Amino acid sequence: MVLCMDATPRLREQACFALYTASRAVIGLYRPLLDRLGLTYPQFLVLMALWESDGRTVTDLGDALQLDSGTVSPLLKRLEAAGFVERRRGSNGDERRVTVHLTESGAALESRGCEITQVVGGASGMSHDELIALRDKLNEFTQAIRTRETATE
Amino acid sequence: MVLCMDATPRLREQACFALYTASRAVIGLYRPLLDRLGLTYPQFLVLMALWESDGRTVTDLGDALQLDSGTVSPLLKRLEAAGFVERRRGSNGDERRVTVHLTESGAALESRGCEITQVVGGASGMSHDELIALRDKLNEFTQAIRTRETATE
DNA sequence: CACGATTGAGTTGTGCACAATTAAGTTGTG
DNA sequence: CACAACTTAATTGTGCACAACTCAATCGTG
Repeated sequence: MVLCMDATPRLREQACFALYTASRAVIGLYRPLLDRLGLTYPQFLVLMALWESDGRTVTDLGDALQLDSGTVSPLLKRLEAAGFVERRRGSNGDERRVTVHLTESGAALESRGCEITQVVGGASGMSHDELIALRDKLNEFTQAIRTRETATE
Repeated sequence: MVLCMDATPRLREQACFALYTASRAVIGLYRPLLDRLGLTYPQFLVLMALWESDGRTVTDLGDALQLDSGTVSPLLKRLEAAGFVERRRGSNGDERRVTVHLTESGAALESRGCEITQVVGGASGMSHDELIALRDKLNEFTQAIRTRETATE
């Protein structure tokens, strides 16, 4: 049990609120750029994961994005309807598994997608080194939280 | 136009993805704690804004949380249905404005809510000073992005 | 081999986010 | 005063997130 010594926690003083706001702000910056490709930010993340390594399973993609099948499945359905990926069930002899493969059209977005990440990075007002430091700090933060996830009383 | 010198942008190297993941992770840490109060994280943010200053308008709350009326209105409807706030239209002579007021029940959550922010801060694995530094860095980041929002080509 | 336990993907239901729109109320200007 | 421009909150529609669940396929053990 933690005693609350402070007065009212103020919104602007909360690190978690800053995180929540920053995350939405940067996705908002991606939005108009990704719109031209017909993608949302989570869809873009899936494509990034596939550009890195094509033919991954749904579970593997979920692990990479930290999303469960309830989020990933419909997301993949939309990406498939848009013609950017193709799903194949049982492609490795296990009829439960579905592997996801880039179409020509999905693979072709890679260079434009890469440009977009550069544009957004540039708009952050931070140097490359600062961005790396921030990223590492955030990953450290996420890691710490995940290890304590169920441990909070 | 920014040239893409790099190879495929890797998911784990992206600061924006780290931000997106960290934000969801910390909200996930709040979730079981807020569940006991019958609140979601955005609902908790609204209450924090009201504990800080009660009787704010919908627009004012939206500015504080960086959310538009399309998000805030239904959120307030649920908070009202749960008995934590009350909405009053035209309370200041302007029939367009709706002011939002804490009920006794909503005001009573403040100390338990404060405790929760402390618990979550403690689970971050960071010192108070580190958290403040991270928060300031994130707010700086958000500010930089907001000024460049429409300026990206 | 039988069969309970587990795995993998998908579905359902709720609650954000956000764009676009609506509708009522207010303000500014001629 | 008239009326167009603006403000304010709410609604509609789409797409995440996430919990809870379903169901088929596979695995582990006797």
